[in-house]
Amino acid sequence: MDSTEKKRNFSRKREAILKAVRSTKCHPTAEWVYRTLKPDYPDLSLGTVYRNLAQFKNDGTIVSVGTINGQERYDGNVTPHTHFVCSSCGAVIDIPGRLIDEAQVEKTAEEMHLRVDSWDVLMHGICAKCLHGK
Amino acid sequence: MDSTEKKRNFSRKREAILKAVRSTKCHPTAEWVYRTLKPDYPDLSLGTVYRNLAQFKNDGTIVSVGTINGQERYDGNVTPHTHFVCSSCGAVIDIPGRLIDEAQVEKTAEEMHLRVDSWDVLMHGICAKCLHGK
DNA sequence: AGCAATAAAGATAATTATTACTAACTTGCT
DNA sequence: AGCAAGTTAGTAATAATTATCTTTATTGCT
Repeated sequence: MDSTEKKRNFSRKREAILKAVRSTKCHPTAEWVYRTLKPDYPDLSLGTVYRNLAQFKNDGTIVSVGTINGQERYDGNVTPHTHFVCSSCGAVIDIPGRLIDEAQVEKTAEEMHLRVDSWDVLMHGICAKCLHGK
Repeated sequence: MDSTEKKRNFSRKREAILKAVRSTKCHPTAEWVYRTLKPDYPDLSLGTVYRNLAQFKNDGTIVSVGTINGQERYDGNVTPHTHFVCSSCGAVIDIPGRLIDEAQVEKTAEEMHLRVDSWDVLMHGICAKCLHGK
């Protein structure tokens, strides 16, 4: 039995938050999730969104892309892949594949006595939409 | 002549800020730079540090590692390399090498009609210090 | 050196994302 | 239904960063 495990009750709002994050490829912010759910859950509170996103991130249910333009971006897709951030419009786009030499990561980790749990690749540039006209 | 270029005057404080960032491997925050320089520049203002770091980052003189635990971390080392973030103590450690398949990045960029300007690899885990005893 | 024009800084206020708090409401279990 | 523990709304508090505005420093020119 793991004493660090907390019992967690069902919560309709929490389910909705997870579903919202999983339903989109836009790598949403807490704000986006809040605005998206607000019509269906008029008494939803922004704090609840933050709290649950943090929780999901903590137990690996979702993943964080990092902080882009001052806001944390989440991703419901937890399979390893790469992200591209458009410096112009701020869009975050999925790039298939990991692009990284996993064996070399292992080797480096061992050499430097680090325990590597995860890694992510963030590419910066201009997206197709911003490149071509408006 | 490039009309977008701004004339920039010399500033002793700006030089000190750049020197401070370049002098350390700790990937400092604005706060760190401020506290480090304050003894020698008693009338230094935090706003000045933020302003100049943003400027340096903008023109590529320094680079941002990203936002770690709510604070942006900078790096005076602009040669391509990888970063490791300790989830326990928040330390950011340089990892030599790029670990990434550059050819595949090119290929992906072309396929997806993206212009890739840069990318960075961020590894997460536990550093040697945190792994072994205190 | 003196002086006008412009850039940079200090000090402080304002903004913005996120977190903490507390009282009211759900949920799970008996 | 009734109780204990978890969850939320609403709001206040934090903390990092940015903007503003007045003063000071730097530059280029005479």
